[in-house]
Amino acid sequence: MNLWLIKSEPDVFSIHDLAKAKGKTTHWEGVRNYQARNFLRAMKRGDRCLFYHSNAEPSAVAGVVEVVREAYADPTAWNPKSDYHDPKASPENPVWSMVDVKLLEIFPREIPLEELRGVKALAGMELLRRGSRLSVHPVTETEFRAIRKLAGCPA
DNA sequence: GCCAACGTTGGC
DNA sequence: GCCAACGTTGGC
Repeated sequence: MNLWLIKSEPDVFSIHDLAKAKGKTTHWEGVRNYQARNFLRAMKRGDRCLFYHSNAEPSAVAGVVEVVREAYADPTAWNPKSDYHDPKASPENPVWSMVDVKLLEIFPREIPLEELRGVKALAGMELLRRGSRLSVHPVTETEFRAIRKLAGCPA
């Protein structure tokens, strides 16, 4: 099983929106960066992702989701009415991919970015790298465990 | 293939 | 809202 971190702006879609969604499941649509897309395509059923709230007050890791459907075409890419529309994309050439994810746990306590920066075990984490913007990226088991522990989740 | 201009992300 | 960092586009 691989571990990941995925970002969402809570004003757009938060972990609490996911909790209210049908089957607590959603399409992880709208990724429009090739490196992030390639990570989406590498995800396998059963992989787990930290759910990160970006552009938030405060920005924080909020919980964990599970991949329940592996990458397939993201139809918002060729929908001209979508915020995520990309003129390069079409049903014949989808360009962009999405996965489906299901809520596993909302942390008893969100872990703000500022706090993550102070944790030694997380010093090499992609999220904390200066200038990092990747909205989908792998995390190590050490990082994943350290964050869940900080959040007060049972091992 | 270089690189300037432009657009986006996301912390603050 | 500002702006640093980064990614993409397009002229040449």
